[in-house]
Amino acid sequence: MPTCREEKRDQIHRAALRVFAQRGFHDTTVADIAQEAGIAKGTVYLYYESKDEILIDVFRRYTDAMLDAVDKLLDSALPVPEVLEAFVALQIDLFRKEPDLVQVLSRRSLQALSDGDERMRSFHRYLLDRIARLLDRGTLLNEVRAFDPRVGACVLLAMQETLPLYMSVYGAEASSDTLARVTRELAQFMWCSLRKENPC
Amino acid sequence: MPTCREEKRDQIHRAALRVFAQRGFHDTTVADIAQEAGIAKGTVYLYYESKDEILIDVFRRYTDAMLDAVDKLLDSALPVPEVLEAFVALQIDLFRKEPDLVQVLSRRSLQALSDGDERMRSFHRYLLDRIARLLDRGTLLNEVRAFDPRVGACVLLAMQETLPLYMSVYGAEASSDTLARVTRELAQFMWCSLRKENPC
DNA sequence: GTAGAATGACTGACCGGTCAGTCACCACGG
DNA sequence: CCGTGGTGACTGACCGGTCAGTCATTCTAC
Repeated sequence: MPTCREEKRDQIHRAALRVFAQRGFHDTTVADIAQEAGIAKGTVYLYYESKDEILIDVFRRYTDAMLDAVDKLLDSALPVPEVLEAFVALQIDLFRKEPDLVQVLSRRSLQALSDGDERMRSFHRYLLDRIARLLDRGTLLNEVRAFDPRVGACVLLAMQETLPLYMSVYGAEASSDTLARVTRELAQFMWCSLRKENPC
Repeated sequence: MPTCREEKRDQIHRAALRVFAQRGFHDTTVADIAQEAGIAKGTVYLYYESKDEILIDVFRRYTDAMLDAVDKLLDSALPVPEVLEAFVALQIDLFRKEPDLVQVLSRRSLQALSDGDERMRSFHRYLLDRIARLLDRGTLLNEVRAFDPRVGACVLLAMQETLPLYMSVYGAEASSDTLARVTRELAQFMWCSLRKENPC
């Protein structure tokens, strides 16, 4: 069983995700991560430069995967309402499949953004820009009413980033049914405001 | 000039707000706060129990003021579209008047929420609930189309809490003109989706 | 046998919180 | 008007705990 370097990093990465989600980044010690991964503290440093680098790796994997998915989605020629629903579903699905990751992100990603983290900054800038261009395209194709597409982009992204938190405030259980319903409702809410036929 | 206890707490509070906004809570030492306030480190502890208590005080003053304003607004019998615009304007005005406070909140309030801070939790629950009831009232009065009011409440609150961050991503200058325009656009965006006449 | 991986005891920087000491100010008696 | 003693707000050196990161030693696979 030759565990190569990448596999070992992954093992540490997954352990870190679990304890970060439970205790938060700051209240987690490197010893906690090592214990969760079933290795010694020193071993962590054979695969990661520092504790910070582990968190940065969490961000990197997330932003890479999300950018991939978003690009694939927005490059498709689907009509706007379907893109909206699929976009909202991206985060909701992540919430279902990787609750620990979403938990860490909701604690840290907006903080990293306001701390001036350049990766998070450009990630957000890129997403906002791509969504705005989608809405712009919709306007040109006469599917979407004329308005500032950046406002729409903000609303959409804001929902993605805060939804899991608000659901926990409501105490809503994260069942597949609930999540599917919320996804539909949200996409419909957006589309209701955007559609050309709207008499606003 | 007899600086009473409350004035001195206020002096420390304002100094803390400035350095928290600049460096973030965790990267600020009590010595930093003391220096900014022009006093010695020990003096801080004559007026506050702990460093944490200073941050809690920041939260408390904000939530108290915001709940007051929201209650006043929602208890008024204004029509829904006007309430929406005034609601969005609450945070935008705060952003203009107290940029340091908004900076600290955008770094910490969602994190505190997901850390399980009970004050933040009940603050959000109360806001979401009041907004949802407003939308419900609108539905009953036949101003607002029928839909899940909780989804609308989430969208509205999400905007309030993330807007300053996204504006900084856009690199938008926080001029009164820009802020007023964004407020209008957002309220219109919400209302476009909510109004009864919408053919959704 | 040995090379590279893994270990975990150790180090030292850091920082929240403490407390013995200072001193500006005031009251009061001479 | 001055000297003396009392007061308490304020100070900052210091303490103790924590924890990221190091490295001499041990293990293991070949």
